[in-house]
Amino acid sequence: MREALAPESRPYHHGDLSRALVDAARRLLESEGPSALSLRAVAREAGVSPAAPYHHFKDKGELLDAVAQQGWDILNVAMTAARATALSVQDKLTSLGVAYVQFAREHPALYRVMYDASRDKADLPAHFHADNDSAYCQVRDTLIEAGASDDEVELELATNAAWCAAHGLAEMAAFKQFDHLKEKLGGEEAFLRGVFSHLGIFAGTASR
Amino acid sequence: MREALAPESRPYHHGDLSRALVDAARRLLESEGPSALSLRAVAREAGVSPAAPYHHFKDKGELLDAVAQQGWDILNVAMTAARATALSVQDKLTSLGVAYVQFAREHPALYRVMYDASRDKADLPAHFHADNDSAYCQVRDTLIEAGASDDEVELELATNAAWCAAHGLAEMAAFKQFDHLKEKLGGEEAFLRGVFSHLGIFAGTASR
DNA sequence: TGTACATCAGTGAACGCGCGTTCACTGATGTAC
DNA sequence: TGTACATCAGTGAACGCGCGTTCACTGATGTAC
Repeated sequence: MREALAPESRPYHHGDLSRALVDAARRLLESEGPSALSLRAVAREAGVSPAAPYHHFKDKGELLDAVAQQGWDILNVAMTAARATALSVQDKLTSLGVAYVQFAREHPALYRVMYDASRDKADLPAHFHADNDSAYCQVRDTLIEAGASDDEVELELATNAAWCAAHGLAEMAAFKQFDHLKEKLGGEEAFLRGVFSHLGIFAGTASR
Repeated sequence: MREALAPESRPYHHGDLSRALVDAARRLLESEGPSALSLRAVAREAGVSPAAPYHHFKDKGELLDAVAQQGWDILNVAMTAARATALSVQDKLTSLGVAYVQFAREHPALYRVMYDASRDKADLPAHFHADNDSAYCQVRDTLIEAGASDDEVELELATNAAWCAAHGLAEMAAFKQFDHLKEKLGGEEAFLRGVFSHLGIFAGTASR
């Protein structure tokens, strides 16, 4: 990376600024939070002039989209791992939910960017429902595995119910008011599993 | 209100600027969204100089807190009504959830301010768990009514599970990807009830 | 009842700030002959 | 292999903007005598 080079050895042409900008954005998100994520700050963090990003991204939104996309990639990997590790079919859904929330807890600012990008588009990228590794498809397929209804509408409702519940927990899990519960239950993961146990769909209690 | 007076009849002293500012903020939220909610814009909307609000609020954050508080009041009223209208005990929980989400749908920007204020504090105002009419207590009491576990920790887990799930749905209900489901099911409320039916706790399927 | 005066609740100009974006530019690179 | 030249990917200064907040101020209000 750039930091490893002595200043004078840094070439005029960066080589892979596009990627470096996305990395810089993620670094900023981790250290300063979403409100600090301006185009200028990203350029600064990447060690480049404020105008440089415009050779790689149409505008700020396009850079944010690229950052969000990287977030989804990481999330999908985490969920694949969770699904593979789970012992029973019943456990798979809870583990997927836990993995989702833990991702959001580990990368809260990145998660926020992902959510904002999704909401502003109001329609998720096409591969969400197409890629088999996407978070959506993994939840849906696990529901099928667990014996969910054959009805297509019900299956979609169930998948979205799981997604919405996980999203809500992801956004609220950091609230201080949960601290004493986490303590009583012996840690954050136990707390998450406890919450999911009341949400039917994650506990294998398929309804309807 | 001020608008009703001819400009020259407007007194130098406003009379109730504090309240007028909160009202102006809410008007701005409804019409322009949360990103437009600057202190200057609120003062402008209230027809007052940018410095005037500082006689009533320490800073922008304090004004936002007042706006959020008004939001919680409205939400609590809506949930009380929903609980009173519901036919059966089982229906009460779903109706509470639907009312919560519908509030967020009708006042999306206000809901966002409420959520942001809660998160930044990371601990909710004390009366959340004290006032019997608070959203939290209404959900908890309805869970008791529906025969939830006596165990205090489990009850708290269940209440928070409901809250988190409702929050997730509230934030995601506007996503365009749900449109075809809403259409198939005959409207937004049917969609919401469909989602809740998969979340156990709202469907009267108490687990554990 | 009238008046002096403290206090309250506004004004409007100014502060410094960081933002997204554009512009004319220039140094580096790669290709054609 | 060397050179002319088009193209690419940077620079750095500047644009206009709206922001939160502070300041010295002034008009309106209410109270004490």
